[in-house]
Amino acid sequence: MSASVTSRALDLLGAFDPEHRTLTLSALARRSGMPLATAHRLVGELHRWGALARLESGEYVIGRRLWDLGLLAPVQAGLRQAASPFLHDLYGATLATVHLAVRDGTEVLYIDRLAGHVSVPVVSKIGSRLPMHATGVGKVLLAYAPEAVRAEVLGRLNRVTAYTITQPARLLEQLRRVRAEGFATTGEEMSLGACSVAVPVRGAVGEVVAALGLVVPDLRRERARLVSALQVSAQGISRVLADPSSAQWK
Amino acid sequence: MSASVTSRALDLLGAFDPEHRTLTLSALARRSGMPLATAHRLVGELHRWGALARLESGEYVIGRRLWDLGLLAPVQAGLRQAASPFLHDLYGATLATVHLAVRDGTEVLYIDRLAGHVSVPVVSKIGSRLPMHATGVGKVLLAYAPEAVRAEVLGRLNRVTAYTITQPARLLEQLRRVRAEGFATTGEEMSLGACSVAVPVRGAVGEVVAALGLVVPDLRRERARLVSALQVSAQGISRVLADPSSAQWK
DNA sequence: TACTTGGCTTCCGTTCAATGGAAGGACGAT
DNA sequence: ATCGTCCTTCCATTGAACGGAAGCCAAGTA
Repeated sequence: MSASVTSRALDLLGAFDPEHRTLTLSALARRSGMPLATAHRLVGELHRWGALARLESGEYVIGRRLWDLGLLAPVQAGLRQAASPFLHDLYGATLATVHLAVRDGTEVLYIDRLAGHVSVPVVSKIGSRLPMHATGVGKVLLAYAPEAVRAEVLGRLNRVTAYTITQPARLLEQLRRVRAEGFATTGEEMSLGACSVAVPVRGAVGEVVAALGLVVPDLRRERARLVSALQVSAQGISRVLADPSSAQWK
Repeated sequence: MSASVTSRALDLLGAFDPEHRTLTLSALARRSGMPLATAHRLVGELHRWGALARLESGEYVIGRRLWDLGLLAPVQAGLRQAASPFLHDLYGATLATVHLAVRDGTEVLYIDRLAGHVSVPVVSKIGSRLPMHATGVGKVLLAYAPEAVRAEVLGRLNRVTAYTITQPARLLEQLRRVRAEGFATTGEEMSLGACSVAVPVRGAVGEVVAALGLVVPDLRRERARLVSALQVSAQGISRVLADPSSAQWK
């Protein structure tokens, strides 16, 4: 068997991931399972085009041209743009790490993030995917997800920390409360020392399109204030989503 | 002549640009100059891999997988990360649109941007390139650019608005002042109704690695305050760049 | 100095996958 | 009913991708 030329080139690109942002030619060949000579030629083409760049060390990295292209992807472009000012407001009001996330299959995809100087240990990065059952935004998205998705997630509740919820019944109960109260919380379920609150963001017809969350070291004191700040922002975003022109006059 | 398969696939991707974020199959074929049948097959592969996505309308757009990849590009990743909190601070302190930009050849490349609710007409977007002589960040970067770059830019001072500086001598004089005073300003030179201030961001050994700028409707009143806010932030970023560990304890 | 190891680059004859013209289908407008 | 536009599939031809082999360079080792 021998895949098509194009898919081979793409496989080379696919060899890059957050843990491998720089790769040598031989590593690329190895990771994508093709002879060195072949990889050499393909990488050469990718490099010439600007999809890959080469460091002084000789290692390859994703090039600026792919960065440009990536920015054109409609990964909730409208949502990100509408939400951007509200994220800043939230940060200003809380000085906590702010997250905007959507559901991607059975995981949470972080599409924007805003962290301050003093940040809690947070795993998320823009573009990263985390499990739904261990994050605040994840619980919100799960609470409003189609039944099939919920079933699948409940089937595999992997333990992340000692506090991660791994019993389907307990999670279901929490999801019910999320729908009733309009917000979700976590307490060190994803990483120790980090708690979170999150609320749903609704689209033009009331459907949940995203989740907005805050990560703080401790939740006990300020929960009410944080939830209310979140809800104000989420409503603001919804309003802009429903009527983009209203974004101008605040 | 007939280019290599890989480069054809890349040409298809290259058909997307900020003005053409969605394209039909035939448009793709047309824009990249290849027979429809060929485009069809290649697009199919790109789509299967996730480089392209298809809207309900049948049009193609850059896919989420390329978005992921693009985020891995080391486009000043360190710089963006170091600067992020300071950009938020600046926004909080000024409520103006905040820009972080680097020089890309003879143009300004905006690598981060932060806009508020009430925004001035601003052309920039993350990933967009603008002329150096008509923007605040551009003037700063130009003032500290190698002589060869400056010469080339001065050779082509295209008019953008009625206020754009098109006389080399006047621009040179301004650049001298930028170096002397440590900041640059513009007044409706890129778009009417928008003025800007910008300062250099220095790296570990004092070299200028980026520019930090603000866009506001009017400069007269607040210039001093804005410049000082910018300089504080720029120094903060420099400190983090020189010693990344210091980012933690503010 | 000689030898080894690991990565990078170039060459080139074979072969197999990419090519693209043609034909057909779906949709909408006139 | 006819045209225009776009999408999809087919398949015989052919020229471009393939990858083994050989050579290069630099760093480490004896």
